[in-house]
Amino acid sequence: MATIYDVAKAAGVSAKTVSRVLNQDAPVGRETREKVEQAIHALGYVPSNAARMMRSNRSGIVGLITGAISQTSDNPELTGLPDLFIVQGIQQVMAAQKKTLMIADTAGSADNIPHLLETFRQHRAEGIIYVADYHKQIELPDMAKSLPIVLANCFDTRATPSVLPDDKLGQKRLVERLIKAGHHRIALLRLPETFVASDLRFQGYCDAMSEASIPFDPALVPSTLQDDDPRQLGQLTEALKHLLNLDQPPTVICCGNDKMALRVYGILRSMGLNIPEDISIAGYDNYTLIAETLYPALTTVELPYRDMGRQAAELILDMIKQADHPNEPALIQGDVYWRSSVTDFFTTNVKMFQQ
Amino acid sequence: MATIYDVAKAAGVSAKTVSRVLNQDAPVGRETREKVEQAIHALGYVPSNAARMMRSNRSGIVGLITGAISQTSDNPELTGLPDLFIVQGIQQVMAAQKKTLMIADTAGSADNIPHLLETFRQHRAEGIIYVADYHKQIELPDMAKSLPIVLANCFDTRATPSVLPDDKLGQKRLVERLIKAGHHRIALLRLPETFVASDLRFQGYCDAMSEASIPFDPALVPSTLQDDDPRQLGQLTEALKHLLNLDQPPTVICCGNDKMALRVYGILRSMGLNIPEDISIAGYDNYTLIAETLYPALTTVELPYRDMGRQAAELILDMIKQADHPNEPALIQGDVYWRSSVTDFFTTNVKMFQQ
DNA sequence: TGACTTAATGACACCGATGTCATGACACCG
DNA sequence: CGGTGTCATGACATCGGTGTCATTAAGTCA
Repeated sequence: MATIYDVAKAAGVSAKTVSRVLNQDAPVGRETREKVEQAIHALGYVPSNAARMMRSNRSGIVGLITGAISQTSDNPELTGLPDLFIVQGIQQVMAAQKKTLMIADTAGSADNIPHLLETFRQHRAEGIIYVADYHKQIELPDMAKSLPIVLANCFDTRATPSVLPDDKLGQKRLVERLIKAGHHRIALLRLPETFVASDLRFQGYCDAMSEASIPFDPALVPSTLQDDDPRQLGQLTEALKHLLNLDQPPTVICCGNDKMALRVYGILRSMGLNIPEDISIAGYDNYTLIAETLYPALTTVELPYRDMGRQAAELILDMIKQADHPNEPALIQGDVYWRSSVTDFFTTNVKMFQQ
Repeated sequence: MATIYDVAKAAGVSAKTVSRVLNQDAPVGRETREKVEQAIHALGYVPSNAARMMRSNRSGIVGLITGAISQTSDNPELTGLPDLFIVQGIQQVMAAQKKTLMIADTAGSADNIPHLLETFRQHRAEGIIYVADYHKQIELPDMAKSLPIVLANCFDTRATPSVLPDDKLGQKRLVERLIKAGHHRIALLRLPETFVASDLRFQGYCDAMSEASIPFDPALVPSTLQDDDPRQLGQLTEALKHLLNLDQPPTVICCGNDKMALRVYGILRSMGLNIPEDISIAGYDNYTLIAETLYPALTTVELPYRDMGRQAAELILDMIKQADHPNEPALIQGDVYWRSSVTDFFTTNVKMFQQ
């Protein structure tokens, strides 16, 4: 592989001049520049990042630790992968800033993290982003503190800068929108309590209801489901039966996520109910593969993963530039996607008047 | 950041001795080794990959180009992302071989590929894997030929080594299994013809039918669908009506992929049909999020993405070691996943006798 | 017109590892 | 006992760039 000296020789100049052409950090004569560029092209010369980095001490590398790529092997139920949109958002920002993103994967076990950090340090990564597969609390090894680090989709007890989805606000907005569409009896099928999002969403639900002066009815919020296992449809079926048998059954059911909504579709239909004529369904995540493909399409709240990725990337770049860092997690808002799985009584009424 | 010289000074030895401790490439006295290890630990020393690489000329880096991470932005319909399992398979092998995987993303545009290749060459990547988001033909820029390269989930006209899913065999096995379960009237809803897999699967279908001496009935294979757009349910609905109105309607419908099956579920149910009592459904991809979550769970054929990733990784490592490379694409088989969306007449009969 | 700036270029040291070679201390063998 | 081999270690050059400084020529300003 050609070196800068080969180029220098071919162009009849010094290596330093070639360097100047490459980096444009000092004026170079027009003719000289052209000779050098020609030589570079002719030799197929590509500068060695290693050599460059050694002298200048800037790697331009940002490390990314994720379980996204391999998460699924031990956790087949959580085969979501949408958290990869976070990676996508990060990638976008890094590409724009000409940074190189080095992605390492935990291969499903947090025990690998120290090793991954070691690798990043060997490559002299300037900062690290840790991406979790869903909103959760984590604890990184001490070793991690020696480098600027940003958490995406997770947080710890040490106030490491983090970027999180605003689950509370998202659920609140959805419920507000449902109320605006004329729904009052709104059921909530919560995620298992082990999920941080479960409680936040419940708070958002309560806030929206109370602000609309609708008294909270515990019968509409069955105890959280224990398991995310697809084969255990029993619990879900029980919960749905309970809701449908109420004196005043709900007109809409908010599901903990789109996947749960997908199952609810199947169960309700096997009970002979039509969506949304007999009952409306809403999800959470805006996992488009499900939400847009379902029939009818699913009303849901976006998990703003791409935005979270972008924010996390910008945050780490800031931290690399100035050792400054925020104390509060950044909460990212997600939009409500209104689709045909929810009846809008208001719109229906308007239509009736128009007819 | 501490250097090898700092360690050497702290341990009272020469830098070279520290190097020997690190690389275990020459005998070091027990006491000396311990002193050095202590110093390394005390200083938090991590060797610089850049310096190491410069001297030894081995980067240990394998580049991975994918559109997986950002594919979706211009192509919202193809929000599949399951091709990331390919990346996962690659990652597994690389981690086991202590190689560093550098992932770069096309950000949805093939125009970025030359730039990505440039970056990889700067980092002196030893080889490159290109991963496509679905089975397709591609054309890489000339520049790519200077490095060992393997294509995963795609192929080109230059016989670049590649790893592909065996779509023909997969569909054939599924149909064979359906026939074994007592189905004779087997419909096939093909993918659009622009997909390479469409034709291969059709061939597999035909092979299985002809080997079972079931004459081919074109009425069971409606013309391929034009568009994958979720909003255009019309075509799909038409095709289904056509099939159901046949004198001898199919007992099972093979869908082009699991996503199509998801829509078919919705449409058939809105027509008042039960799955699998009234009609059986099969998919393709084994996209578990859909296949296992659907109610009833979907019979489908696996796209062996993880295996393909592993194979691609091993292939590129071989090619790095010996400049040798295969001429034929490696075809990877995927298993049939038999779930409750398809009636097994044979099993049913057995049950009837048992009763 | 002399002092000073700016453009254009090169010589050389240096970044932090490792490869090569040299050296000294023993152990072993004939 | 001298020659040979192995162990343990260090000196030094080197990988391929870039930072620093020096140098020359030309242009600018007071």
